[in-house]
Amino acid sequence: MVKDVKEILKNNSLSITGSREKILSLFLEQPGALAHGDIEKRAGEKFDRVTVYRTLQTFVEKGIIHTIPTADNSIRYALCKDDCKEGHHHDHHVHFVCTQCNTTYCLDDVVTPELKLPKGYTSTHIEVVAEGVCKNCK
Amino acid sequence: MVKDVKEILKNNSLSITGSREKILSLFLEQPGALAHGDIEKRAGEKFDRVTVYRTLQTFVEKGIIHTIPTADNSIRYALCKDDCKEGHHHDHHVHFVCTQCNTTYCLDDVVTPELKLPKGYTSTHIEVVAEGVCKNCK
DNA sequence: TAGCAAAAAGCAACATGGTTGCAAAATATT
DNA sequence: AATATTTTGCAACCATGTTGCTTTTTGCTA
Repeated sequence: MVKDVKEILKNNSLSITGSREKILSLFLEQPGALAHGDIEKRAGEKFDRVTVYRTLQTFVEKGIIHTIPTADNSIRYALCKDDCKEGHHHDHHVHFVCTQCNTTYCLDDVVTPELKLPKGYTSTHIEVVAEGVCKNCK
Repeated sequence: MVKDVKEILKNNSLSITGSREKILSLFLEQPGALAHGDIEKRAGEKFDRVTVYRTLQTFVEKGIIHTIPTADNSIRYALCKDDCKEGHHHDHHVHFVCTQCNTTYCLDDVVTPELKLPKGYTSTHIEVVAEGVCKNCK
């Protein structure tokens, strides 16, 4: 059921290392988004902080994961869908933060709406974050 | 032209102090949003970091300013419109970050759009941040 | 307007999140 | 199997933000 971690790494021409396998599988194992802190905790104290930072950075660059801005000022990361290529993301979906369980979801099916901006403003990217109660907590 | 700073503080039952006057006038003097760092710089090295943090916190609590989440993980603050009351904000407008000059604007006239969320999800608040080029930089 | 209680400012110390440089270890390549 | 290249881990560092406590300032009242 779990997509082969090694395969994903190879496809992105990344060398296969323990930390990359472990961190990537953390993302595959669960539905929501992960913050840096979550990863350090769930990985079981195994990796250096720096390694986690660098691994996440690498994954973002390769388009394996994408970042989600949240109001509480902590960057979260989530898996990208298959149509994300290196350096060019297509995460035009809405993100949802549950105020109960504090989980962040990618609502892949909810597309970011069009906006009528004032004269003179041109937008290249629109980020939408909805806050509320998720289906598991209601 | 500049609204009386002392008046605003009084209306919110805040004591009138040097730092509050100074910081509040910084917001009134310019159109965009300010991050904590901006304030420390523009105030001319006069205030302690802690004072700035606490002043901003107080202003947020009183509904004088509101926070804007941004992708680069730094909280920005902007003036609230008049209909914001203590503990109850009405900042249901879109925010805009210019990638050229890095200014954050409140687009007060652009209302956050409605969203159709998946079954089971209930949202209490929707945050929209548009990224692009502003009218001064195009 | 002097005096006093309450609030705010300033300072030190700490916590967290994140980065950089470098040496040691692991990976990929022939 | 041996070497060149990556990646890791460590130490040190920086930025951002918080907490506790003392000193100063403010607002109020006599």
